[in-house]
Amino acid sequence: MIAEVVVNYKSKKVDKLFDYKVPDELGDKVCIGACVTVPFGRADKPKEGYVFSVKGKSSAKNLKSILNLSREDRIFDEKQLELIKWMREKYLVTYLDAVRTVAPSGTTVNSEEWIVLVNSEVRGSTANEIVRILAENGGAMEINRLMGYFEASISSSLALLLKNGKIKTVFKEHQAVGDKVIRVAELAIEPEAVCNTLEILERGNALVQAKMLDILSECERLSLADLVHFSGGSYAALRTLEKKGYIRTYEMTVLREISENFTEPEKPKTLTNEQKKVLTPLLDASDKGEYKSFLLHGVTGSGKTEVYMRLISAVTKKGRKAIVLVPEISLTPQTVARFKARFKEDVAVIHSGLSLGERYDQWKKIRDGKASIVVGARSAIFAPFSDIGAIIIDEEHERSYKSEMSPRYETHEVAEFRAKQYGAVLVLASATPLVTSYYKAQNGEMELLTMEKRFNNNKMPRVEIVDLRKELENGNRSILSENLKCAISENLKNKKQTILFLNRRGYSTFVSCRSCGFVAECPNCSISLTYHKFSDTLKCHYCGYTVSNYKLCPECGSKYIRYFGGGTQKVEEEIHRIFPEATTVRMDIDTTSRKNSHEEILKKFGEEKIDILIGTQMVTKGLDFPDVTLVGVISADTMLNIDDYRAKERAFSMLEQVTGRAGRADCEGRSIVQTYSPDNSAVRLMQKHDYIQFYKDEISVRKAMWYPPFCEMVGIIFSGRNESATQRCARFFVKNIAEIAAQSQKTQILGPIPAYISKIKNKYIFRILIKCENCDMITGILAKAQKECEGNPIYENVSVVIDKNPDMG
DNA sequence: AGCACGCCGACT
DNA sequence: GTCGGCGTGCTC
Repeated sequence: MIAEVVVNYKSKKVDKLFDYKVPDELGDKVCIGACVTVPFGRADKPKEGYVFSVKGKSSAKNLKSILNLSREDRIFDEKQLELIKWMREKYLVTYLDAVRTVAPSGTTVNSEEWIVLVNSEVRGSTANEIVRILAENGGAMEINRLMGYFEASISSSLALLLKNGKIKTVFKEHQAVGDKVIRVAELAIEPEAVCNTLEILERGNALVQAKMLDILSECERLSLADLVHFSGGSYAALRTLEKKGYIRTYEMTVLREISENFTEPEKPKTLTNEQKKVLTPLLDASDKGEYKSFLLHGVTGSGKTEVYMRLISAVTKKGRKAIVLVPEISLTPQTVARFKARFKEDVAVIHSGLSLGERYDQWKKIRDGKASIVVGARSAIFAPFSDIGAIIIDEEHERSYKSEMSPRYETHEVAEFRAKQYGAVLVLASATPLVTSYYKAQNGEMELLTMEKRFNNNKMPRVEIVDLRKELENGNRSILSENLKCAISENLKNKKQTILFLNRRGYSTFVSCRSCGFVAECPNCSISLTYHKFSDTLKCHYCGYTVSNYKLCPECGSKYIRYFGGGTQKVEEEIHRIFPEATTVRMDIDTTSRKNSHEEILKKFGEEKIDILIGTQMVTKGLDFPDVTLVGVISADTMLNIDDYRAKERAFSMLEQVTGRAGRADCEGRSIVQTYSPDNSAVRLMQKHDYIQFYKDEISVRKAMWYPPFCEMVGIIFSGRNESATQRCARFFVKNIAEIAAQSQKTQILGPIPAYISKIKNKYIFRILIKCENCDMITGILAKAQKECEGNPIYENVSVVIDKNPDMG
C-alpha cells in the first residue's frame, strides 16, 4: 500500500505529494489526515508528514517507508482535504500552508535536531569552533542554537564532522502542544467509611488530612492543587493520606478552561414580528438541508443575535453543527456569555487571545463532538466539525474577515465553500452590508432579509454634523467644536456617559519642527514616528523602532519642536483642560496591548461610571452601556480620504456603528460628527441612516469606475531590501503576465507603483493591481510569473505575494 | 529548507 | 594532492 504524503518542510520546492510505502503493521492506521513520520531527503531526516491519499501503487522509484505515526488522531477528514486543496489553488499557497490553516498550529509535531559531540580531535577552524562551543554547552546542543553562534552557514562543516564520526545527531520529537495532564485525587475508601476515618485522623491530630478527606468526600475527584489549596494544607499531608491508603491519585487529561464571565441562564425571548419574518425562510432552508445563502440586513439593535440563536437551536436539534463568526474586536465576554448562557457547554470559543494550548483544547473539543457550536473570529471558519448545518457571519462588512497572512483568504469565500460542502445555511449579517454583498442579494445570488426596527422601537440616534471649517473661521482652534463642548458639559451635568471616537489612521501624533519643517520619521519604514507621552519617546507603529524624544530639532537645532495630530492622548489632555472635573479612560493600541486589558477598560468604564471613554476603532463594537447618551466623532475626514475604492463604504459603516453606540436603552441618543467635508454623501446619508440610498449611489459609482462587484481585483506585492531590484522585479512580472491581456476577458494592469507605505522594516514595497473579470481564471498565469521572478537570481531577494481582493491603502 | 555533489582556488 | 568554499539540483 502507498500513501501520498505532504512533508512538513516550509519550502516551495517540496510543495508536492511524495509517495511512501505503508508498513503492514500501520496499514489500518494510515488514512487521509493521518500524521506520519517519514524519512526525507538524502539524509533520511525524520520529518512529519500528512497523508493526503492512500493508493495501490506508485510510479516513483526508490520508495521509502513510513516510519510510524507521529500522533494517534487524524487532523483532517475527506471534506477538509477538499478544502485544503481548494485553498492551495485559490490563494496560491503551499499544501503545508493550507494544512496549517485548516488544521491549526498546536496540533502538529515538531522535531528538534540535537548535535552531540563524540570526538573533539578535529581539523579546520570552523570545525574547531563548533567543537569548542559544543564542549562549552555540555557536549550537546539543539542545532539552531548552535548555528546561532555563526554568521555563515555551518551545515557543510557539520556534515563533514558527522561523516568522520566526530559528532552525531539525535532527533527529539515533541508535540508543540499536548493535552494538559493534571493529577487528581479521589477517595480510596467507601463513602460510608469516611466518618470513622475522619475520627481516627482527628484523634491522631492529622487535622489537615482530615480536612482533605472531608473535602474529597463531597466531590467525585479534585485536582491535587485544588485539594491542597482548599484544605490549606500541603502536598506532604496529601502524600501521607495516600500512603495510608485513604485516597488514591492518578493523572487525567483535562480541557483548559477559558476564563470568562458566567451569566444567568438566558431564556429565549419572545420574537418580534420582524424576527419571526426573517426566521421563517432561514428555518425552511435549514429543514431542506441544502446549501442556501442569505443576506440579513438589520439595523443595529434590531435583535439579530436572537435570530442566530433560534436558527442554531434548530440546527443542533437535528444533530448538526453551527459556526458563528464575529469580528475579533466584538468577541468580548459579553457576546460569548450570551451564547454560553443559552447553549452552555455546547459552545466552543476561538479567538486570538487564546494561548496555543487553549486553542488546541478548543479544537479538540470541537473535533471530538463535545461542542456543536463555535463562536469565534475569522479562523473559527475552520472549526473541525464533521457536519455543518449553519454558518453565520456577523458584521459581515468588517475587514478583519480578510486574512492578512498567507493564505490570504476571504472568510466569505471559505464559508461559502464549506456551506456548499455540507449543505448548510449561510447567513451574512450587517447593518451596513458590503456593497458587493448587497449587490449579490439584489441579483438573487443570495436571499435578502431585512430588519428595519430597533428593539423596543428605540429610535436611531439623532446625528448632528459640525462643519469644522466654520469652527476655524470663528476662531476655535481646539479639536473640540463648540457644539461638542456644550454637549459634553451637558452630559457631565446630567451624570450621563460620553464616548469620543477618533480614527487611528492618519491621526497619530507626529513630531515636527516649526522652524525648518523637519518631521521625525522611522529610519526603517517610510512613516512618521508617533509620540508617546508616558515614556517621552517616539515610536514606529510598524517595526517598533523607538527613540527618545527630541529636545532640539536634529536638523536645524531649533527648540520649536511641536506635536501634531490628535491621538487619544491629545484628546484626553484637551478634555482635562476644558473639563478638569471629568473622569476619563482611554482605549487604543497602547492601552490595550496587554491581554484582557480591553475588557478591563470596558468594565471600568461601565462599573465605575467613568464620564468619558476616548478611543479608536475598538470603541465602535461589542459594547452596550445604557448610560451612554452622547457619541462624538472627532473627525470623519480621516476615514473619507483614504486611497481605496471602499473608503466611502467603510466610513459609512464606521460612522453608523459608532453613532449607534448612543442611547441604546430608554433615553434617546445623540451623536455629533465633526468634519471638514459636511457635504460628503457618506456623511449626509449616514445622518439620515439611509443605507439603501447610500448603496444606490455607491453601486453606480462602482459600475462607472469598473470596481467590484463589476470586476475582481488582485494585488501583487513585491518587497526587497534593494529598491531598484524590487522595482525591476515588479516590471518583469508585468511583462510576464502580458498574456492575460490576450485572454478573452477584460483586464487592466495598474502599476507598479510604490505602496502607500513604501518601506517597512527596511524593505521597499511596490505593488501591482490587476482588475479583471474573473481572478480565478488567471491564477495559473500569476503563479507562473511569480515562479519566474522568485527563481530568477537577479530578483532572488525580492518576495512576491499574490493577494486576491487586497486592501489597497 | 537541507543536504550532497562537484568544481574551483589556496595551502600543506 | 587535499581541504574548504560555494553554486546547482534533488528530495518519494
